[in-house]
Amino acid sequence: MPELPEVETLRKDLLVFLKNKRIVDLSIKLERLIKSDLKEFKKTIKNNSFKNIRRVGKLMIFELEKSDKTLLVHLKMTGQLIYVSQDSLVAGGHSDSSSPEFSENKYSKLIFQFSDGSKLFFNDMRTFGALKLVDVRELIEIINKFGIEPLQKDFRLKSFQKIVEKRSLNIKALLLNQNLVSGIGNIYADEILFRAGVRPDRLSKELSKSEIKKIWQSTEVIIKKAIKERGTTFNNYRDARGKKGNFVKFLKVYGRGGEKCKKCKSVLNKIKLSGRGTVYCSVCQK
DNA sequence: CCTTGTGTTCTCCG
DNA sequence: CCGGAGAACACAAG
Repeated sequence: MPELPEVETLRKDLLVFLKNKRIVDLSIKLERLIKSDLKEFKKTIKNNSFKNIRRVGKLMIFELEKSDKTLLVHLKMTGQLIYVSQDSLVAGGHSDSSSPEFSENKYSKLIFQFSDGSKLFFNDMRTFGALKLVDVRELIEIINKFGIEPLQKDFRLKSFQKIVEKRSLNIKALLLNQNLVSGIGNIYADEILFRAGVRPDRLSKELSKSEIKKIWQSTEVIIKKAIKERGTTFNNYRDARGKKGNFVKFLKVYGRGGEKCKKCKSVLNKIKLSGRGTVYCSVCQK
């Protein structure tokens, strides 16, 4: 599941690969993923190029050279953006370990072809992904809905405290709400709360100032580390080269329900919280 | 049946 | 009764 660290890793790599390359062809295998008028979409993308790639939360923002509109790409659960250079395409084989694991396959729903012979594959197994062209007004409207973002200047303790203080939902649901805090998904929510020593089912408004501070600090530490490790590949996520993220080695609780806590050796609890699988340690988290 | 990100819809409460 | 908050549902496929 691509969350902030995965999308940020992709953004940085894709910017290097794609910047100012002319898109000579666009192949759309599943029209449902395009949330704009299809004719307009094709017309706008073809012969255009990406002049910059930005990101808000888990949303990628592709700025176009020859249009006032902007391309938004959301990977949702299983979306991938895999870049393959002409050299790799000519070589053809994906047999050696350095070649992309996932390039063109039955899940390739969109294929961008560039003038230098390289290709960008939008692969999506569960097809929740979304691509949309928006004008400046709509872009601002969408961006404004996102909450404060870890690693951005507005992610200050005071702002975070204000969001957490008076809300009557559990702290995990708060962390997952993109309108309050942006970029955190199920993996990092569990990891952040483990590091902070706070149970995910604690009511937001009942947390002490020091607990709020610990969650705030842990958010920065975990997200930073995850970006440094190029994200988490639990099952589906791949980077722009088709490679896995390394943060899975550092997961303390996510996906470890029933296993022993790495800190205290007691068995980790697994519960359902706001409809999401949630793992925590009842000894280390209070 | 399970998995999850998000938009929509429903329900509750002051 | 209105509005907002929060929870529940829908979506999809392996």
